[in-house]
Amino acid sequence: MRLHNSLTGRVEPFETLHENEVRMYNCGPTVYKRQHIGNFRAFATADLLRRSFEFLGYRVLQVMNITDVGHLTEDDRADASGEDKLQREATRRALDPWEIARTEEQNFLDDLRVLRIRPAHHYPRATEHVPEMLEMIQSLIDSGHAYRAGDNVYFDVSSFERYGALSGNTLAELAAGASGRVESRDDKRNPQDFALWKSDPKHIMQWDSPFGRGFPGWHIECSAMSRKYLGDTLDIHTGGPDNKFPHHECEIAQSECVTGEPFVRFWVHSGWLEIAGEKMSKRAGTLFTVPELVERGYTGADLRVYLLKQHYRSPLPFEFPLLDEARRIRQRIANFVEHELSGRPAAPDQAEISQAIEETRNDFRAALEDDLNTSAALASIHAFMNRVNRAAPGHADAERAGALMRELDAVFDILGEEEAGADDAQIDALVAERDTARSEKDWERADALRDELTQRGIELLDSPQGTRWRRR
RNA sequence: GGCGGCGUGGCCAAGUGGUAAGGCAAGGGUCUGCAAAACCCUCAUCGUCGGUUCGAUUCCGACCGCCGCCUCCA
Repeated sequence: MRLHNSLTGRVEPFETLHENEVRMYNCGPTVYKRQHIGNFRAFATADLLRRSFEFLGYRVLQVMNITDVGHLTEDDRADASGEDKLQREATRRALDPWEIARTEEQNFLDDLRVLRIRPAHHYPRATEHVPEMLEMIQSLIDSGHAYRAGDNVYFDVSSFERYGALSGNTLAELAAGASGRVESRDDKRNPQDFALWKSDPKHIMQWDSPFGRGFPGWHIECSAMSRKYLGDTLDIHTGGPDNKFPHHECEIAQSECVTGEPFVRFWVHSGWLEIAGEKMSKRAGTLFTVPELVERGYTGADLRVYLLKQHYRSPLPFEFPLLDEARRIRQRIANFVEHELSGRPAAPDQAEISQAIEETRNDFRAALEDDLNTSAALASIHAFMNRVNRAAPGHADAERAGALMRELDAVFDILGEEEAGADDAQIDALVAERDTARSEKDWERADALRDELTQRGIELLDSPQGTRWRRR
């Protein structure tokens, strides 16, 4: 496997730290609001990594955090009243923040299921790991990397030489570049110092600590939880492009100052999902949630094709025609496996099929090993379908072709039964009626029935083996 | 101002120093009662201008355009 590493900005050979096991941490959702399709691009990328490694024969230990404490919204302001997202939303909705967090966490897991994103092995909640965070904070204070300022605790960025290594920023440049934008604070030694612990009596979610009653800063949860579940050094840490700075930069500083070990070997950041050239965000109000897209008629598999069709690091335009295109692609693949390959007559095996299977498996694998080149992987599937269709395989060859498709589907995961509808039996009856009409060459009646079915969103596929139908 | 990314056919999108995968759409065929599906055929010289090179879309420079991070954000 060759993988792009944000730390070096290059594609590098990937090797696991532990024998054949990939330990991967994914920055997860902040559960104060329903995640939108843009958020899921990062999670789909994490899932792609997981599936690709497993396809290639590795074991993967995957951990994704659930941020249920919210982050400071005004981290750099002079007072400690930085409003918490969860709290703000709770106030707005007049609900208990814990209740919102649990509800949205469940919504998130539901959406993952729709998108067929495999569950991580652990979903640690920030609120359940405050002791681990406090332990790290204390350690940072003890080693001089953090300092107390009243009831707040800040990380001293000047104490970590390599701060900025991931994002390419340097403290000097940050100071210069941020002039006028990042206010200096009385209780911070350096404007770039970030909070490890904040105290605020008005804050709903708070915990006792040696530094005062308060809540953890934005970055510490990932350092604490990744260490707990995966160890001091992770093989891979993923996140959206916006996590790179400051979040991941800060994680590196905290973790490495505590453990003295390299924190992450490969940083993997996905590209943006963009609407009309702009990044999609909750703030802009241009988001679509998974349920909204399902409501518009796209299946989870359709959305998977859309998300995985192009390289994970490229910007991905969000446009409905592209979702439609993804659906067409998914339909073609499903049609191939479920229709083209079924009911084939007996015939001698063809060397062409054997060759196509072997070459496709190799091409597909090679594409994934090349920094997760899903475009090339998908192209190998298209090429395979074309070769097989052209060869008009017999029964045994068709079986083997179908087996390969299912084998490769371990990565894309877009095959599978269409969900049964309540009116399946009724449709079957109409289809049978039309077949009868056709056998009697009553074309008028046959076409009328097809029109009726079309109106109900049913597409018919006649063949010598009989008539099949599917929902569009 | 600092850091970073992008610009490939109607649309989406891989990719490489030696004349550009794939998909969607479109047009023309084959097949079909008609369709659908499938198959066949057609459809680009890679933002602009320079440079390096025998040769650049691929390397370097400049420019134009677009976007992101630097503040919560996948």
